[in-house]
Amino acid sequence: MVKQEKLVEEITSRDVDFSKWYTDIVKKAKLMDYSSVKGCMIIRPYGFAIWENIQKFLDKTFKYLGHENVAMPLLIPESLLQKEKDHIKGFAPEVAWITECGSEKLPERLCIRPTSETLFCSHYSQIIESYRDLPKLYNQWCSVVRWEKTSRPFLRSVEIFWQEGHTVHETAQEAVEETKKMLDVYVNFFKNQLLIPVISGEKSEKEKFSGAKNTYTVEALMYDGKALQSATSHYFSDNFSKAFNITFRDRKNKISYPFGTSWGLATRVIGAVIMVHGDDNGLVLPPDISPIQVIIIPITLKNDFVIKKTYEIFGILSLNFRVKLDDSKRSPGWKFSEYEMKGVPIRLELGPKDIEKNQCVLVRRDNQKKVFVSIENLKKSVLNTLNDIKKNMYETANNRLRSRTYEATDLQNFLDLSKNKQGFIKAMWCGDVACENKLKELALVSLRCIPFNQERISENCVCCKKKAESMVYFGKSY
RNA sequence: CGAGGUGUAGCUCAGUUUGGUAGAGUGCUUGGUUUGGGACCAAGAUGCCGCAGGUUCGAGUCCUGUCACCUCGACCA
Repeated sequence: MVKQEKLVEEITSRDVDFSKWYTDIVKKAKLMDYSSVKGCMIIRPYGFAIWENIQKFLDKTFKYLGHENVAMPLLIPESLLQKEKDHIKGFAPEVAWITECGSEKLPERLCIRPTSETLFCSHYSQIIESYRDLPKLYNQWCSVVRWEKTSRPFLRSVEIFWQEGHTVHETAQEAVEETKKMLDVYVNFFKNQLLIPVISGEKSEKEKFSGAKNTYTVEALMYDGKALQSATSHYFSDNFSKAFNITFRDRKNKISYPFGTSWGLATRVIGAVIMVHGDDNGLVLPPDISPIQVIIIPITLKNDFVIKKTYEIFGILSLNFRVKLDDSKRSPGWKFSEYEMKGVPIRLELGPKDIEKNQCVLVRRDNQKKVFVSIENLKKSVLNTLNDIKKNMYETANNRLRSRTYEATDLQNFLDLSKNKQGFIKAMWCGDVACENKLKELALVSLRCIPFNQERISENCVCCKKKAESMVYFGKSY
């Protein structure tokens, strides 16, 4: 792709200062604004519309797979939160507590949910009696609070908007299958809707969720070469069942503990979309989640025939796509820049000269290519172009992931790569947390995941040279 | 939570060294001319100089504290 001319002055180039570029984008595209509470953000209509499209797609998938939506309380009594020891230990430092009401001290302090395992489990212990009640497949769309010390728009905030699924099953095998199935839902969603290639696999013991037996993750690579943990799915075995005394009569009339899972995806993925697809002109949105798929810009508002024709086209396209017609009193050039900044996949320019020839100008956001298309075949042209855009966006992101994934076979090699290259480093690992810690200290990278797709790079651990257990991905993370 | 940086008009920032009437560009409003890559002219509105104390005849400017945001670490999704 040819180097694009920078059209909008206000956006910092992403190669000059990626962090500044990112904050410019989220503000200029009107995705969010800062609020009066530290670490909490206001998601503005355009940003929330993206989230709503994400929600629509995932919610449909969850329901198709048999999950039901519920609403759990915002508050958790301290006694409840403390039932699972590893769980509370992991979350304690960032839990927000409510200790009084008016001027009265509460008899027991309540925390604002940092995640809802304890609430779901406590409820499950009430409603599950028999194997006939299983599985229970619940999900909720809500927000949780974790008192993060530093925050960044969409990537890390005190209040997190997300979806959390919580399920319990009769057998361990079923629960393991659920955990992996839901991770697959995320993987496919990233690939097909967000157009982001990911590395999926298991978290190390050190990085896993507090209270889980296994944590599976979806790791994506951002434009600057940093990794973003983008969704997780946890297998709990019977840890939470035992802690919360969830029991059921099994098929042999014995009292048993069921097996649990949880899985979640947050508005953080909007940050991933920005950092994977965006460019120096602003956002570039995947067509499936873009609030506007086609923006129609009339070149003049003076010609009645052109206006009439433009509205006609708007009406026809609206039946199949999310279309907006901008007939505001701005110059066409201003509108071009505005919708580029907002990442709208397709722009249609309609001027007197085009209408005369029964055609219009179609411009793709992903590669800025302009073509003339006939108005008769417009619907088909738009559909084909959206599909091409999807293919191209995924390929671009995938090529970057491939070209920025490096292999290290010995420690020196590993340290050189971590120092000089931005991206994932694949290496063999013995499985010992000591090596994981040592690499973090020396190379400032963390173990992102143990991928399902294993390769044999060498026989020995990159760090201690003992026999290697698996190939893993390292990276600098957000 | 550690190190550094920044808070002045909606936004980007000058003014702080040397205390003395609150500034520019852009945006906003109104009217007109324009419209194929952020158009032009004219008129207008917009400020607890982050917040709280202190020094001073007088503080955007000096001192103390505090809060928020940004960057880099630590922690986490």
